[in-house]
Amino acid sequence: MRVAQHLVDRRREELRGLIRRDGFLPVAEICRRLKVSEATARRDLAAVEANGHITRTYGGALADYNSAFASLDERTGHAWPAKVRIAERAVAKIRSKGTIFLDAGTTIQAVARALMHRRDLIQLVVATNNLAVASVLGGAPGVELHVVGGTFLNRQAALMGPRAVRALEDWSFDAAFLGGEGMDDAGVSNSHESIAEFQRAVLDQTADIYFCLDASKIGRSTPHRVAPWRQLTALITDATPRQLATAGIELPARKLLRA
Amino acid sequence: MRVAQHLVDRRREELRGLIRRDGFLPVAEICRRLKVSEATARRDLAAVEANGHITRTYGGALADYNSAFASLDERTGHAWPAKVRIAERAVAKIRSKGTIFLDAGTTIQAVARALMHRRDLIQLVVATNNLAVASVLGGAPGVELHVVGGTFLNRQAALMGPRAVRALEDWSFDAAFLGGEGMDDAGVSNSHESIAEFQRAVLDQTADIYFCLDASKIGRSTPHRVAPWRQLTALITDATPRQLATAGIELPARKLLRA
DNA sequence: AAAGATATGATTGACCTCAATCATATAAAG
DNA sequence: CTTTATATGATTGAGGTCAATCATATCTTT
Repeated sequence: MRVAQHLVDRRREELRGLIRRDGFLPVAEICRRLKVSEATARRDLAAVEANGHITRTYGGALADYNSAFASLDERTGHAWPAKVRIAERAVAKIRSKGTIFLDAGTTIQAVARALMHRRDLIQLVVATNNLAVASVLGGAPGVELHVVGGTFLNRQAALMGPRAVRALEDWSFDAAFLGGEGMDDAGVSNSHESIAEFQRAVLDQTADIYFCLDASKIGRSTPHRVAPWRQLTALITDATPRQLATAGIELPARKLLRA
Repeated sequence: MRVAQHLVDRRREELRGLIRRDGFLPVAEICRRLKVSEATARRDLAAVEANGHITRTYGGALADYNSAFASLDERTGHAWPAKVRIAERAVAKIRSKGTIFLDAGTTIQAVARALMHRRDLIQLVVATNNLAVASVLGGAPGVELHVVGGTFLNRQAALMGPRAVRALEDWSFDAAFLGGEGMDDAGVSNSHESIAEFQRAVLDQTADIYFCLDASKIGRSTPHRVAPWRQLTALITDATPRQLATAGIELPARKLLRA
């Protein structure tokens, strides 16, 4: 018995909410709560999964936590192996003690994950505005974690805005690891002004500035400029110098860390 | 073939790390990564689960995200039904627009979950220092979410410390919903000074102060005082007036919301 | 109003998961 | 060194999960 489209959509929207609230929902529970058969529950699950935001598992579905915890999503996502290699290169630049900043973005989340593998951390202070990074690093041995507060941006699961910028004022970082959505001859850029503005504020407080971008970002043009190439300490990327050159990006060897 | 105890412990420690990093790990993946049989993987899973920090699901195991996302844990945890009723009572006090603060603690996480059910929110600004609350509420329709930054406390998955207190200075809340670890005749108290101090700072910025504590907190004595009874707008609890009286807690009717 | 499209629930068979049991090899205890 | 305890992997049977198929009812389109 067919049912009206808007009802279907609403039910699936509700399913997304349920999964999101509970973190994990077994299929049987979905049937009970949505009052549908197992078959429909699975179909809904497939539909919601296709739209992103959840990942199915055997027996149910997991919330991707609006990408606050996009771990599964990420690992299967775009250029993940490259991001992991970039992350390893980045982590090698982190000393066992000191103060660093980790930005938002999946590449930087990979850095946080890689940082978990380090066993030699003594007293590393890590500040971040990224809730995914915070969740990964929370409770990591040898790490004192700080979260820079601000307005929550759902898309990035990160904190931004004027309060975030202001909160940066009493920080001073030995190193910062930043992501970006595009890079061209002029430097790194992002699609949202609030992100770019926040990143610029980070730069003001940081000694060593590392941008971590995979090759897919080459030549991608996004409106809000973060920093010109001369301002950063190094670019960590899987892209070859030749690939970079095609987009007019020419960096001295000491400013290019190949992953 | 038996294997040395310290190796077993180490492997299980590693398993906990793997699950923690990945959020979810299927049994087959555990076998592959730990190079053990399925039987051993399940045994390890059971052992790690017994020590907390993960919850098993059909087909694998979920990280509890160091309680940043203790959703499953909570729901099966202590006094959860009471917390849900308290949360519903609390949410009824929240208007469809305005600015509120949500504290750390499982009871307040229940408030956040209950808030998700509200469909009438227009422009509600929610500030919190609790990452679990942030994850639940992130992207909720009609909610503008802010996170008050600070030092990450693993046990509570919350942000505290001097930076958090300072970040509160430019806020002003219509209402705040706070938890606590104990209540007696003198008022509400907490076990950690940093938490109590932060909560006192919240009180300074808040018009209507609601404490949400279930009956198990009655008479429990914890060292760091947060606020005397006269300072709060109302106590939301499942405890009966008689129960409260046994601990010397006497509140006027308008200050007691029974859940 | 008629025809077509499709959402639903039931059924089925293949596959997977899980707990229990058991033999065995090796660590730990004496 | 001998004995005991136990961690491991293989096996097995019960039950759960899933995708595919199909008939049916009802929404949508013309």
